Amino acid sequence: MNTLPDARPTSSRRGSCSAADCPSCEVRHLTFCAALADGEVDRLSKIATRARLAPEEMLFQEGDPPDYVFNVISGTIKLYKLLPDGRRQITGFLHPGDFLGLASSGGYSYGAEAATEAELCRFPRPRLEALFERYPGMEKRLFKFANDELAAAQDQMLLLGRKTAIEKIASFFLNLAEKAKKRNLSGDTVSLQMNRSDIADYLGLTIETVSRTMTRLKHEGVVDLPSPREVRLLRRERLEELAEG
Amino acid sequence: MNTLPDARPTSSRRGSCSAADCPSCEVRHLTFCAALADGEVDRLSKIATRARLAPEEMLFQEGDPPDYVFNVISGTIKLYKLLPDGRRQITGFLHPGDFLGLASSGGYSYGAEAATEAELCRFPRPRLEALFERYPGMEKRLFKFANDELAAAQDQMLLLGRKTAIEKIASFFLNLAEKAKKRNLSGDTVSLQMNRSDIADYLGLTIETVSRTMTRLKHEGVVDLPSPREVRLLRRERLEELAEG
DNA sequence: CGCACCCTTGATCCTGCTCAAAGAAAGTGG
DNA sequence: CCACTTTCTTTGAGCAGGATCAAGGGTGCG
Repeated sequence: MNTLPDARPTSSRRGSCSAADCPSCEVRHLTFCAALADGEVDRLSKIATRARLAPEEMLFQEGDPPDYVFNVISGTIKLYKLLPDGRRQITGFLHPGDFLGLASSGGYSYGAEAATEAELCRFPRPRLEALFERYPGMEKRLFKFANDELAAAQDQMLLLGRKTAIEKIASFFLNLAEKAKKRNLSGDTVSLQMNRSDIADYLGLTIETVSRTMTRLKHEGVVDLPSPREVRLLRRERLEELAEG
Repeated sequence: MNTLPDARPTSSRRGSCSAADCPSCEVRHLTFCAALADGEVDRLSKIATRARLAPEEMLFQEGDPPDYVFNVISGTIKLYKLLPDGRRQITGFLHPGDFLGLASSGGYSYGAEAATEAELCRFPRPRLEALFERYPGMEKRLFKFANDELAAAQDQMLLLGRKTAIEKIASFFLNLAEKAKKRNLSGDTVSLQMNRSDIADYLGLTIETVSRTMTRLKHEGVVDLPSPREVRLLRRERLEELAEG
């Protein structure tokens, strides 16, 4: 966790969120992803430190004092909640440009772990909140992000409460493809940044059902599974039918 | 939908959110529930209109243009999402003081209906957003509300994805009791503001399973069900055990 | 090469769903 | 005020989707 250098934003403000292209410059990344103004970026650069995580490494646990807000630079982060007996529900996967640690009064309301190798920017919450006072536009953007999260959470509730296994898997694939497209990646071949156990805990299934259902979609020619971590969408319209019953 | 009179906030700012006590004064209600400052309340009162809904009456559908933000004054509102074949997931119940219609870019991301008779304040979104420019503190409070919603949504995902029927019902009862307590109602006898079908669609169950599971809790002496719409918590600690596996 | 981990596949079980019907409440109109 | 209808809730019987238990196959790494 080193203090960041003061980085100047580059001219372009509309690039993709592919921070992998810019591993040494989280602030430029923020400039891209949160569309911050120059003054805001300068301020942010002064309070940010960096965190690097290996796969499965924990960022924080549910209930930890919510001292930091994070922004994902590269990799995939999983958020989850646990029951006392170990059952787990993954509530979301975060990708470059996403924030975490916003919603927390008293303690983080979920645990966070790296699904893959990951890098993050870390902002001490009190100092970030002080910045909000000066730059209300910043908070506004975080508000928008939180609202998008809420809409996604509502979609996920519909999925968890009312969809069958095949509808869950189909929805999941389509979601991944859409997110990949937003990050300027192919929307037809998506790489799974998580293992079967993570997928199961995200969709409210077991790993066996996930595996069986994926195999079934493959046999029906809807997708191809060239490797366990890759999905090719062969018949998107069919997948869309399946996703919504 | 009549324009509201300009109401002055009363002295106390920490009363309960029991707007039923103040049916003719939504703005005072807002003063209580959102802890707005005087200037803000005056502004709000000028742009607010009122909506009254009968049980099962619809406020808006998913996808409708998100022209208004609402604040619940009295009654219970249910938010839901539908699948094409009619399966429904209720994503939340809103009570006096709660906001709805915040998270919406392009269209409301859920439908909203009255579960009981209900009254709401209605704010035209563009005018509300103009007020946010002048009174950033207002937006901040809505931000906090949205964040609480998000935390609740994550709890609900854990419930929907990983809890058994009896755990779901136990969690539901405890949640209702907690919310009732916050509104200065008894935390031991909770009145169900919704029918079995709503409960089932909220918990990702069928009405039959809801009914059977409630009966089972009654036979085990954990709760009493004096009427279909009332639950008395007899053994709270047992309920808490059941709620978390 | 051998071990560990992840994924797949098979057999069986069980929780919660479906289908069916009756009982309880709550409107509705005479 | 009461008979009738409608809607909501409860209860029962049987079924099935997905879980559990168990074993085997791949793949990567030391």
